[in-house]
Amino acid sequence: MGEFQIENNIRVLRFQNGEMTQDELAQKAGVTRQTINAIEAAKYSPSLELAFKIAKVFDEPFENVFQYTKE
Amino acid sequence: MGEFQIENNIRVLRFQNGEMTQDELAQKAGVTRQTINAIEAAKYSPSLELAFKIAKVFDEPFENVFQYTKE
DNA sequence: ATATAGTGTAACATTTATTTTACATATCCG
DNA sequence: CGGATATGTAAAATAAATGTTACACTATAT
Repeated sequence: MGEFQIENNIRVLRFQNGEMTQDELAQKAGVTRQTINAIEAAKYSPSLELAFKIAKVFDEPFENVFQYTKE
Repeated sequence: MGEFQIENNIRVLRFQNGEMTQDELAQKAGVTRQTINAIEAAKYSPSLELAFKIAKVFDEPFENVFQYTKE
């Protein structure tokens, strides 16, 4: 069925960017820390807009933060 | 306020890919044609998963289909 | 020891995306 | 003309993302 899944590198990117906390990232992206927590934990994936905002916080190309990978 | 906005090139890409209809794209992406119509008309933006699926239908890099642009 | 920061999680409410059904219009072809 | 195809749109329902509030756990610092 769902042979592709969405993955992200948020956790790694947070630490690569001055050990940014979930709350800092949340504030910079304009959401709550629970939302960042849930996305990191892959409980669900962000909206397209939030995904773009997160990539922008890290100043990274979109596909460097989110990937749509097989299995 | 929202100084950035999400844009997409779905309409152009449909025609560049054999004049694919909204319904064809919808079926290949696993959604209804009304969803594709709404996204093309920018009534709302797709979920991250659907955005990835659409880029995959066109075999295009993600940022070639969706952009987060200023103004 | 206790206070603080960072994190995981959960229930409930609200907002947004998507489906379903349905109707309207325009074009193209017989 | 009449039928088929592609598109725009809308209301109501469901699903998914996000907010709010709250509690628990760990580590670290005072």
